[in-house]
Amino acid sequence: MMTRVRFAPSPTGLLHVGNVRTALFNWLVAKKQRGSFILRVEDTDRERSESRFEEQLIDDLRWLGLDWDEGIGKGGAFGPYRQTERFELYQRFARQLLAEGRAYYCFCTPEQLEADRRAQQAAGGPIHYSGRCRTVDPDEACRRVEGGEAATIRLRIRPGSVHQHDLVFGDIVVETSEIGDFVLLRSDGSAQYNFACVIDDALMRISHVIRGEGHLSNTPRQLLLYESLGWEPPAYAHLSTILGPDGTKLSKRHGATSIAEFREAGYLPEALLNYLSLLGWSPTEEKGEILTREQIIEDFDLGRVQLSPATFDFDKLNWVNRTHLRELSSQALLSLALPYLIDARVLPATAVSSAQSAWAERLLVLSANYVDKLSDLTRVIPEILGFAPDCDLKNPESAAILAQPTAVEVITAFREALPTDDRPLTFDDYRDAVLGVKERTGIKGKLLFHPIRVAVTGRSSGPELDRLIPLIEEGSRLGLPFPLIGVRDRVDAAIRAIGESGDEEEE
RNA sequence: GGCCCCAUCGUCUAGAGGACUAGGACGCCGGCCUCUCACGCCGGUAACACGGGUUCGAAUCCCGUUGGGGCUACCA
Repeated sequence: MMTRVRFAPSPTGLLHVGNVRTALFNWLVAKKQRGSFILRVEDTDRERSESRFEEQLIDDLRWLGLDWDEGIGKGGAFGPYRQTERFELYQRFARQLLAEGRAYYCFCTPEQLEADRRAQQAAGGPIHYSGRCRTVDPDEACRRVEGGEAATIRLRIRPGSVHQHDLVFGDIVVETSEIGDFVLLRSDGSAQYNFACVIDDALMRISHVIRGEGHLSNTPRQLLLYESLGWEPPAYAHLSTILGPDGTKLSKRHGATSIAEFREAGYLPEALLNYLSLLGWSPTEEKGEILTREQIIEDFDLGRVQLSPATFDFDKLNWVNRTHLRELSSQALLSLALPYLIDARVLPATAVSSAQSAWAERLLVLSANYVDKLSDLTRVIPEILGFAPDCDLKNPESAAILAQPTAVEVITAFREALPTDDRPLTFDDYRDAVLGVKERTGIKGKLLFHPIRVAVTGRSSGPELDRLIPLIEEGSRLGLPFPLIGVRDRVDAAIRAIGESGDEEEE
């Protein structure tokens, strides 16, 4: 049998990492079995569903690379794929069940139902529909409905038990006495979730229903529906919930949880997917945990999915992202980082010259080791390139280095050793200057390099100087929006600043 | 309340009765590399929720307790 799986989100909010993990596992099964992945939108809750969420959802899925073979935005032989467009279908099958006596009209008012629940609660047994309208004569019920009386349609639950087999949770048996005659069609004619879901899954020939654990208890209801309809149910696999760091269900208050936020923060889609694949599933050990989509597909197995809920860990996600980031070529990195570079005013918003982009590519190679995600660039790059002698030199680490007895001597000698003409310093210029200082002063190692670093960058730490200095030099002549001053000016400013603060101390 | 599901280092997990002195990864700590930070490499820390069984033998099977989660809607 052809493997057909589906992802069926409700467009009632932004796509969430928990939903994406469900989508991912469906997608993995489809890819692995060379089956079809179907995108269906469950928008029967008209109050909360919005078309902008549907658009965003499609956008997010595309960005993630979770491509679907059939469904919204794609078409297919089993459409429509939006539940609000499938109303007649639900009506038809509800009428069929009604005609067969497997379902019945219910005229109970919300007040009555509420009173029933309260009474059952007090009695201490299961709380569900009392079955009051079960025995209403069908002909009379039809007359009342035709007369305009509001009615829902409920499924008549048979006695006995329901056996469900779950691909991850195993076998579960539930007594139908625990299940009330639930609503199929609401009084406004719209389909209730379980009903729409079953009709759609069956009609769309879904072979495996892979969804969140929250639906585990809905499954017996759906199985009963398949039984009433005389249809063969699909295979089921339920996925445990993703929790926030405090052990409660992951939600907005745990920080970024929507895909849109992760995208904006500069996480790589392949990294996010890789991390999500590790929640509740584990690859065969030898390959490690950093995997490409293809490797995950190859290795994936629903049978090895964890039953207990997993906690979302931003630290590990960051590690996965960092690792994927490092595997990118510098060109790929540049094209992905461009918006962030523009945002940090490192590059102009328009008309980036080829010299500027070649320079930016080298800058990114130096910066990449300092970021977890691309948006970190907007903080890290100004730290690397920025130079404000007045305040930078006063920070404790820099000040400590400048306080070394030989610091001023090294800096002055370094300045004098720099070529006197105006051309940009190259790596060789820098190396020769350092060698010159070393020879003249006899100072080496930390005592030599630290003061130079502080004089050039204002900071006690950062990327290797022999790569940073040529980069600063070239950058300073590129007409960038970022105020990048050349190395000679930096050292001059540093010497001035040291002199002034020295004067102050003498006063 | 009733029913269902879950339970291994702080976190993600390996583990399907003896190969477990419980393995890996993130984090954390330490070392190496190095002008510095970061990267990288090497090492270390740390767990079978609890109580009963079953068995020659239990992380693994059974029961209970505790703790989490879900369903019990004219939400999905």
